[in-house]
Amino acid sequence: MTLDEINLGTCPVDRGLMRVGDRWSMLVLRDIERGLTRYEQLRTSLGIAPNILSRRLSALVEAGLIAKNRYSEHPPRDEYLLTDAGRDFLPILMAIGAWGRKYNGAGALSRHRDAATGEIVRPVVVDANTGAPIGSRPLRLEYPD
Amino acid sequence: MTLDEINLGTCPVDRGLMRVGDRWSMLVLRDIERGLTRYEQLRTSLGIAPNILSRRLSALVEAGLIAKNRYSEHPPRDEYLLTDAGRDFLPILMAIGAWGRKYNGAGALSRHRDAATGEIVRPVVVDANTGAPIGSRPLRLEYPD
DNA sequence: CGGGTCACTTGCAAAATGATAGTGACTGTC
DNA sequence: GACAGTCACTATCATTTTGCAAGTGACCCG
Repeated sequence: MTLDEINLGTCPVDRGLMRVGDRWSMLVLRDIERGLTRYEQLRTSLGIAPNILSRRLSALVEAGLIAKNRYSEHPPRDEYLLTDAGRDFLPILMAIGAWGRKYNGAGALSRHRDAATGEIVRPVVVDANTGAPIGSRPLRLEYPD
Repeated sequence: MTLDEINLGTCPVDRGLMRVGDRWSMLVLRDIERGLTRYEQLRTSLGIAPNILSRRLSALVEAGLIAKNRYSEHPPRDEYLLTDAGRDFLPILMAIGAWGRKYNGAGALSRHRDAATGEIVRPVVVDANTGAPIGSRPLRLEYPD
């Protein structure tokens, strides 16, 4: 019985947070995206305690967001790579980043630029059906039967 | 010196998580959006311990995502309302919800429907410049000087 | 053989979380 | 007007999680 089989609520937000709902996990994902895929790279970049990093990494593996990949046998060396689920989470981090920039963005911050257009990326959450930003149209919350 | 004046990194994601980076905070925001604005409503809906809820609520007030509003003097009754910053965070919760539905969505889940079209909302994070989903175009990460 | 790197684990202290009980301001009811 | 009941908490204490520091094992390089 994994942690998911118990207490399955009906709220998809809760379901998501169940898998990544803490700060370190998200920062690990962000760093892996930046190319920091090895334990030592993550540890020094984040300034996280080694035991905590170990636990977060195994939790993320268990949750299916990253996979541990041995790329060298001698010496034994592993890297952590994003799975499809992990890559799918990255846009959310971008959205959180945009929010953080807006509401807690004093000083100079890093940012993403579109490689083709050169423009600074402005992440927004929209409804794929209408293309309208979430929050710009009234919604109705629906519960399952 | 608030918690923000120290350890200001250059990453906007970190800046965002600094303010909301835990499960309860996000679930509180979700519930307030659903109209559960009072202490007792939140406590029973979330099944959270009262001391924890108190602390989360004051942290969210301090972080500027919600505001405490006294709507009755006799008896003294307060409600917690979303600020602009808090409302701006809701689309992120929708995106997390969409992710949670996709990767941890066994069973029946609640969902949002567009009030006008009646269609089920499908939140996606796009670049406002191009309209393209984040992840569909190569990006370049840029650091401040 | 000795030092150095990498990827951790172990042991213990400190902090956060959670369960339970209690408190103060009321309100409404006999 | 005493008494149960609701609301919005606080206080106390156990449990859990986090974090620091030190250590370990596999290996590589001189």
